[in-house]
Amino acid sequence: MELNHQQKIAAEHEGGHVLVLAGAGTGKTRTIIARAAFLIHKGVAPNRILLLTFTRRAAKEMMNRLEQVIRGEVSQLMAGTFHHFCLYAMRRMSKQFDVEGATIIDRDDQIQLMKLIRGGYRKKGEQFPKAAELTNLYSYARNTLQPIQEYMDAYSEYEEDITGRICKITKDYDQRKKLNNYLDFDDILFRFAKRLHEDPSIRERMRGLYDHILVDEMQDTNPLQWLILDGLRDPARLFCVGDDAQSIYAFRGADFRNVHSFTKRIPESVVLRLEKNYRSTQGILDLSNWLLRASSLNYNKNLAAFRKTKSTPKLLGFDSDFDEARWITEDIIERHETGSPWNDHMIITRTGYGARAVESFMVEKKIPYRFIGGTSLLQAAHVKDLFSLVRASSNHHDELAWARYLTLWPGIGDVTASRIITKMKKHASFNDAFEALSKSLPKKNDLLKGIHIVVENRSSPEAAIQEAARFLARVVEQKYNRWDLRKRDFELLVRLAGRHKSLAAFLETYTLDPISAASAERLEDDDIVTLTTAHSAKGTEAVVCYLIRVEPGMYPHIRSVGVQEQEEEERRILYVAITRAKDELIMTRTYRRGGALRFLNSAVAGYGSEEDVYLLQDIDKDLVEEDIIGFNKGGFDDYEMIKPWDRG
DNA sequence: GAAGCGTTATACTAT
DNA sequence: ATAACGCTTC
Repeated sequence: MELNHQQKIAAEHEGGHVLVLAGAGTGKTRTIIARAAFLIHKGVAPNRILLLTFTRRAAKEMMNRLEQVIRGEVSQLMAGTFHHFCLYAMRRMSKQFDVEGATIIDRDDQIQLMKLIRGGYRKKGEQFPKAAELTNLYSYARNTLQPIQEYMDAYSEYEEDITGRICKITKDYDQRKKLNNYLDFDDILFRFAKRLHEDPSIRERMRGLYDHILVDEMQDTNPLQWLILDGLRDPARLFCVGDDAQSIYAFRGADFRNVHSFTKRIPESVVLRLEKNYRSTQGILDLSNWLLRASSLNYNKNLAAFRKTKSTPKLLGFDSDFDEARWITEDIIERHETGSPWNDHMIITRTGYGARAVESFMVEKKIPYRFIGGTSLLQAAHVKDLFSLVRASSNHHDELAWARYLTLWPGIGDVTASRIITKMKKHASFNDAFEALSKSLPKKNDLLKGIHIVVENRSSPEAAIQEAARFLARVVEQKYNRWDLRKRDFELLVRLAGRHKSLAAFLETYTLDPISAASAERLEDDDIVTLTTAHSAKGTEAVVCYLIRVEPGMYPHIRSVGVQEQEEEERRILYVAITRAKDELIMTRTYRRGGALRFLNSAVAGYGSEEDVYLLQDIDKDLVEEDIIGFNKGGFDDYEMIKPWDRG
């Protein structure tokens, strides 16, 4: 594997803990892979190496590349996200970690559970934080290791009375999770970290598992994750790679002290740098450098291109997102017809919502694509219906699953469902609970048949999903319009289930690693266009990148406006997006205010100032080629003139 | 009292 | 598209 001097020094470092500061496109992934290969060649057994990545997609990709480099078996090397690793480790010692039979719940389930509890604390007609907001607050506090009370006192603007109730709600929430044997995403990290630090025998055992821990995207790790790394190191050596200019997960508690204070926390560590950019042309990097220089923070970054070609980024204006989407899809088709593979193109969006127009044009023009980020297949209502049946069939303590499944049936609402669940909870065995259920039902009901069908087929995930889907289709098809479209998702799930050994494994895999409908359909198809959020684009690259909706209200996103640290994070998000491009960077924007921008001037709570803030407002004119395409030409200067459009 | 329907509000990023 | 909420019906 070919490495430059700096990469080689990092990959072959022989001392203790290392932090590698690597700018965008400087071969971060390459260096981590080279590090793993170096260690293995040196005689370190693959199962003594732990590789922690930000997504499982990244882990999979790195493992594939590593396999090619060392031309040998690397499956013994543990690679995955912090969540996967912690869950895997806890399952291996499930008694000690008390995770036997636990159900992993995703964010939607968390919110659902929170909603049940919230009802008991909200006074009628009162403005009270929504379940999603409560979940966010609690999750943030846990990931940053703050007691919820302290966090609320320090940062929230809620009144004392509300704060107090929020704290009580989180206690109830914890208790409710325990009753249901649920583990939410935060529990996975939290429980592991807690036991790791509290129980010396567990700590010794865990520390004995690995000699080397490689960590990707270090700038986006949070205090809780640091606690985990800190508990696992010595004798294991940390090899952490990151870039503070690409820190874009502060909302999830990411703490760049994990990068900035690395040597302070581990005095015997060294910091190495990767500085040569191999990905992009100098024109793209000039824009990136400008963006960071325009900040009040000192990022101390100046990316220099290894490549000699220079291409100037474009900034194209459109009348509406509709025109923007049409132009982009036509441009991609034209490039494809003249020999570029679909693969070469990536479309990057700030929000899932902002990509709607593009997505519909992709479908209409039949461009093969996958959407990474955004709403996943599992969040679709009908898929949740199906999963609730499957979950309910395997665990009578799964309150959320039972509540959803029971209320699918006519005559059963929240209250009745809740009553039935309480009755079932009293029984230890599934059969007794099932007996109690049959007695609780007002009359003979097909409801029980659904449970039977899954139980009978549970040894084969494929058959179980197939039969469950067939059964459920009759129950819910009236509930949804365009059922034929939704039904296709069921067929997809049957195929996916066939790849797993057990129903539980199937469910868990897609809970921890949500899969979007568009990407799932294209599992075997490699030459496709990638449509992705800026967040999910991190760590990837493409020959031609289209950044859509690069306009006020999106960069920075409207909800960040007015909070300096958040606006600064938006700069980094744009930085990440821009630096994905290899040869060509095409930024597009719209001038019509629609979608999220409709709220720009409204006084909706939680939204920032009315002033327009725009990261490219004062851009050097020679950094980009600007053009206006579309029926009503406008530019930065006559932006004010466009405003009356809003009202139209 | 509970179920279910119709209307209105909301829409960022994610393991 | 879906969640949240209030209102009507059983």
